[in-house]
Amino acid sequence: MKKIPKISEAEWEVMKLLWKKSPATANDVVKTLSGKTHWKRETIRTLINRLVQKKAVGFKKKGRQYHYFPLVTEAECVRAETTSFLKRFGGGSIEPMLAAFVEEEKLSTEKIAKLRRILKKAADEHKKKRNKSR
Amino acid sequence: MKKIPKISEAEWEVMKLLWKKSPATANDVVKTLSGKTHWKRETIRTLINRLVQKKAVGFKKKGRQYHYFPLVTEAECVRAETTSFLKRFGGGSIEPMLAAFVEEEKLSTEKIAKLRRILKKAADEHKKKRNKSR
DNA sequence: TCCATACTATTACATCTGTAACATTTACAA
DNA sequence: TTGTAAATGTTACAGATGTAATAGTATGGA
Repeated sequence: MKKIPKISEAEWEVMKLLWKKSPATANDVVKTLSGKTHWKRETIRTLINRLVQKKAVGFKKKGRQYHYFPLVTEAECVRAETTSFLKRFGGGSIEPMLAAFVEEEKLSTEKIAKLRRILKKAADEHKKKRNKSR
Repeated sequence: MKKIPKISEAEWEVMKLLWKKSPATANDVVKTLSGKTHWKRETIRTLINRLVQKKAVGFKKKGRQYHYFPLVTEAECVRAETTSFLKRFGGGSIEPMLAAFVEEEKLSTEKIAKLRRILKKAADEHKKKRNKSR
């Protein structure tokens, strides 16, 4: 499993952008984030630079500008964060977590369907294992 | 919704202990954590003290010793962390997350059943809403 | 009573984070 | 060509975190 650098709260905002659209110049990022946050352009540039140092973000020099792009995928990060979440709270956490998700109504009908499918598959596998060991 | 103080990675270890068994004296905590980590007793005491400052942990003086206990429940913390997780990755995150959970095999058969129930309920609610708006 | 022990309290210090100011270089317009 | 704006680079600084050392205090045994 690839090692994901530790990304801080503020830095996630930058990553989110780059996942959505990359490569992006520093200015692209500044422009977009200036809308959503109160960060000064220099602040945002610091975040980008730190991400580069951490090797979470790469860049290509294009003339005088830098074009940034993510070096880690969103899925990898979700995975890493999930693992750390699990370590913190143990398996017992997922239930209240899912409940929170549901309550926040972030779940579309299709997403719910997909999740149910994942769980159904897991349940089937459990059953299979039980049968085998019998 | 109650405001959960920001608890750091290392501090979670202390919280986990206290959730499992509290009240506990500083020494209880030190003893247990010394097994799992390489932290010196003073390090662990610092963590406890910080948690007290943050009001994540309370204590009662019992003679010369302090008995510590959590002031926030595990469920509250899971909830708060989930929300922050959601903010970071958006609703799209839950699918790979659940997949990770399943893969790590942290899910018992009963847990899966419970999760499926939660989702089924959510799905039914969606359906109801759709019908109403028709 | 007085010291060793066990606890608690104070202080330290390097990194990481959030938040930015100040400085330098480059490129284009006048 | 030279000043100015835009881009990049360097430095700053306070608060949080990881990790602990040292100092003070209370308490029970010699």
